[in-house]
Amino acid sequence: MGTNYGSQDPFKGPFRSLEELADRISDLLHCPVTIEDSNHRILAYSTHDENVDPARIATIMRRKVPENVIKTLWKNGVIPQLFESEEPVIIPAIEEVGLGKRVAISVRKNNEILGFIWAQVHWDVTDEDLDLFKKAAKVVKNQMLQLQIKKRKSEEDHKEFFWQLLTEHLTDLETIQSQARKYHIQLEGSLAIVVFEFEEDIHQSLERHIHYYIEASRQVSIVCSAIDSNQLILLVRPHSSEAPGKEINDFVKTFVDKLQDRVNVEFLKGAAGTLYKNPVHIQDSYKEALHVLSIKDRFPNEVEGIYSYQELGIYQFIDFLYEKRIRDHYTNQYIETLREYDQKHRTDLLETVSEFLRCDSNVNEAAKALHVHANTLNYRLKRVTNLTGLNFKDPNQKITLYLDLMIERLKQ
Amino acid sequence: MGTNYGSQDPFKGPFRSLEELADRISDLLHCPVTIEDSNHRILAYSTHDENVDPARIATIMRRKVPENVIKTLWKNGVIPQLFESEEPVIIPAIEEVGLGKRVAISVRKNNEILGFIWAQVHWDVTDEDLDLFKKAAKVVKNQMLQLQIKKRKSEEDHKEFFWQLLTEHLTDLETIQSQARKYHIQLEGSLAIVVFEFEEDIHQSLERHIHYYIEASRQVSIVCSAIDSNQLILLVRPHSSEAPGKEINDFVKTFVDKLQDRVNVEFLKGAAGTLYKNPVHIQDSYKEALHVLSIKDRFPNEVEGIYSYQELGIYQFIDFLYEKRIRDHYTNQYIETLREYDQKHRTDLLETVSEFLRCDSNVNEAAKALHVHANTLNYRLKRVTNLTGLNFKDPNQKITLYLDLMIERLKQ
DNA sequence: TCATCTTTTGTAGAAATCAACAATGGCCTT
DNA sequence: AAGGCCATTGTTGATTTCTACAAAAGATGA
Repeated sequence: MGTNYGSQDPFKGPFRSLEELADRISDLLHCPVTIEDSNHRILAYSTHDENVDPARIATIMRRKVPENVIKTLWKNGVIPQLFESEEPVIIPAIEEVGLGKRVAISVRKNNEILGFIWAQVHWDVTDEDLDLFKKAAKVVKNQMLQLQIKKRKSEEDHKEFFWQLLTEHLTDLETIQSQARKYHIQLEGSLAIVVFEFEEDIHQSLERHIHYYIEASRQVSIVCSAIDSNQLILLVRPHSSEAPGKEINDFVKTFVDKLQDRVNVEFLKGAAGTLYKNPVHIQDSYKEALHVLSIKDRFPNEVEGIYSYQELGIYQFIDFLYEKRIRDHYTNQYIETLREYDQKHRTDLLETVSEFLRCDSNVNEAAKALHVHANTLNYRLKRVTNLTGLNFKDPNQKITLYLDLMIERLKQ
Repeated sequence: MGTNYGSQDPFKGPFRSLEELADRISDLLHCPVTIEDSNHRILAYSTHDENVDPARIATIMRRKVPENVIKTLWKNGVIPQLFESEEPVIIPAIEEVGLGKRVAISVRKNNEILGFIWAQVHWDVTDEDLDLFKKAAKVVKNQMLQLQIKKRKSEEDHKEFFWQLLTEHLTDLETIQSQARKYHIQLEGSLAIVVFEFEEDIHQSLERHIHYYIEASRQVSIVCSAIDSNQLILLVRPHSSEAPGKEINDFVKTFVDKLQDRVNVEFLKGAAGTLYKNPVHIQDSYKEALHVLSIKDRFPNEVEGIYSYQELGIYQFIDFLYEKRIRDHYTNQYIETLREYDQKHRTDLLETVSEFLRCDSNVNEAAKALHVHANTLNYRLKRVTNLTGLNFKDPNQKITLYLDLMIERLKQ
């Protein structure tokens, strides 16, 4: 579509309300428009009602942009962009959250964000459209200042702040601390992110249930929480100061166990990132928790019973090493030698060594696992030492071999 | 300098010899010029004798470009560039090898390299200079074809081929194999690079001495060798097929020991890369050997008695992990918890755990190293388990802790 | 200052691990 | 078919490691 709007001021006032202004913008652009405050509460929306998308409907019904839409817009960087610049931003459709194509612009007085204008568009936006949008922002600014619409400092709105902490958009400690004060969120001390992943999307009632349960169990306290489709994301603080890391792990462990019993929720996965003292690193903790979940997908047996990044052990970095080995064209000579020997003599030295190392160099345990006599295992190990020069008393060598054996398994 | 050469052909022949042609080019460019064949032997050089640099003098005296100059030009990619394109290349001065600023161009018939023209310049080269250079290349080509100057297939020249293998310029197996056939170099089977680093630059006599010694010892055979200032670089093939990796290690070990005794060479360092079957990976083996040497510089005590990449163990990748940990802002909770406890209670749990792991989880050994009773150590370990939840029977956890402790040491 | 907690060291019996040797059976070579 | 080599298992006794308990020294806090 797009229109040539002529040269005289299209926004001749006066307007008695924001609604009137919204309608005017809508008329000029031929599309639905909403005006929101800085917390994404609706201040006004146009009566234009053609082709409205689900996101718009939901927004108007609740008088606030739905949580998941806000989250998505934070995640893909739209909102940060709006915060940073006063230029209009064109947003492609995001089907997952029922959002059609949009143009948005921030309304600001100096550097303070007063709110946003959103337009649902379905054509290729022209420079003239954008120009009109910028003019609209100015008029809306004046109107908002006149009507004394202040940024509402609602405590409920701290969820958005939480998403900023989780995604990579808040990296300045000062800003984080001042924001935290504003929302009365206590970010001092050690905090960690915990993510619970359910099989299906989480509904409010379940979330409230879980909150209640956790607070009652008194293992940790919840600082913030958010929902990302089927994941419940919690920022938690350990209670005791003696062994805070352990406490978080235990919390996730017992929670998963209990909930699977109680509420008959199956396939619940839980994961905790590490504790960080600096709130800047909450995003790192979040990434770690998600990494645990992805490892739990790929190695369900190996990390059974592990609920934190801490406990992941080598799974924290095995992918990383794997890639280095590939890039360097590295071959572990010990493994190569043993593999050749095995093939030639129809033996199982490689598997033997592998199991032995997995059993923490415990001969008896490994022998049992391999269904052979302990002496057999000792014999084989001596053989390996003679063949390769490997020293089973040297942790350096053992560790390297252990990791390379694991990487070998990844290659398949 | 730079000159406007007018429009008519500056290379009006005929020339009776390449020398005459070299002088003509030199006159036109006002600088010394050499014409070389594809093996960097001098075919002709101009009599222009102002401001000649040491590299030019050495080249003319030997009638061949010095080995170390060729090596450097391979290493920094100049020669590959000449091989790849028929455009002139401007080479900044390389002081280490006494080479002043140069312009060079390949002389080629179709895609075969016949030779090169080199000019030692001392001004900012203009496009006109380069154009003249390209014209010169054509004339030289014709002259070389007339004089039937063929590429000399000397067996001595295989050193340059070796440098190509070591640096990253030969990545195609086909090419490598055909080149190897040309120089009668046997690249089949497993090969590894061994580097010996002396305190001072190596001279021919020492190199010959070493060659003789190695061949006499019959542990490995030398396929190629080269010298890089104080490093002797060998491409070696193990003799036996039983434990080839071990053989190479033993070879380096005994060689370093013996030579330090015999020839009174102190501070000799030796290092072997891993064995590769594909000659494409000789460069990887070279990089590995150099990595061993650099680790020997940084951790002389820790890798005392280690002479191969294979045996380096975790030192193969500890730097790599270190960087990941920094980038992720990772803190190992176990270490953090123990450090805090140590500070509060004036204990040594962290150092205890560290030593215990270094001793391959052997209580008695670690107790001795720490000068405490074995029971004390057991007590402390139990304490650690209670505090952190760490399980000393789980290799995953132990390995991660071991590596993180090492990274912790690197941080200082 | 006393009571309490933590840490270290010692002792001793139980449990395990290790090292050496012998016996057996399989496979390969001659 | 015999001899040699290799791999496995069993036996035995020495050695070490683990565990529990006790005593003592040091630190901590009311």
